[in-house]
Amino acid sequence: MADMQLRLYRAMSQPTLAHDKRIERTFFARDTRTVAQDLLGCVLVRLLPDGTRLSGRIVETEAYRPGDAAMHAYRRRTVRNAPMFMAPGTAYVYFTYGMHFCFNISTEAEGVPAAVLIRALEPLEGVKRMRLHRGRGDIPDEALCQGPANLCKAMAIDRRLSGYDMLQPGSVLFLEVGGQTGGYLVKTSPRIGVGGDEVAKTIPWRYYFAAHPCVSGPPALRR
DNA sequence: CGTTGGATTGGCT
DNA sequence: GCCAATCCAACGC
Repeated sequence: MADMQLRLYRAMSQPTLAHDKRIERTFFARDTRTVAQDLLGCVLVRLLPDGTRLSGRIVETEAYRPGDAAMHAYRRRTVRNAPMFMAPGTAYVYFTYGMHFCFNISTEAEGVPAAVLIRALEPLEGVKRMRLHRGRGDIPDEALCQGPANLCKAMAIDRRLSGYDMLQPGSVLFLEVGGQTGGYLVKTSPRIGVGGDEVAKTIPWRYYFAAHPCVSGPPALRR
């Protein structure tokens, strides 16, 4: 059932892959909430050293901004969170819970700490390789890049890519325009798993395709 | 320098 | 629903 839904959506999505249109830096140099919404439907591409191309359509994001207590750079700039201050379009990858990586893209003007967390993708290219990275053969397509840490594992994204300028020539990690939303409605919710204070826990800066099979989180937050 | 807990996940009660 | 896994950044002394 979910498999068929995913297959149908993938068939609808295919034509946009042919555009092969790279997203420019100015796209990221805007209000982080706008960028987080506009990234839905865009395609994240990862080129592996052996030439393998992995890609997936973004279906879930979260915005992190200055003055936001849930934000890693809320207090000050550190070696770890420095990429969030760098040029828009810089990757910020952090290690958490002793075993997981999460992937963000720096937004707004250089010097402003802000980023969009990419939480889930609909796998498009390199599904077999993603399953290999996940380390199990029984993971269904829609779960391969479901959740920020699973996404990083499937797409081979780790701390070596933190601070990486995604718009540099010959980039191995970049974004392409998505074009359509595939008919999915965009919804918002509070961000998942954040601490900080009540404001941070309440503000609706999570964006996702409602009822898309690849979205993560508890069932109520996928609808 | 020691302690605490996290933008998570998956397995078990 | 609860909790362990497993590292390290952040913060307090």
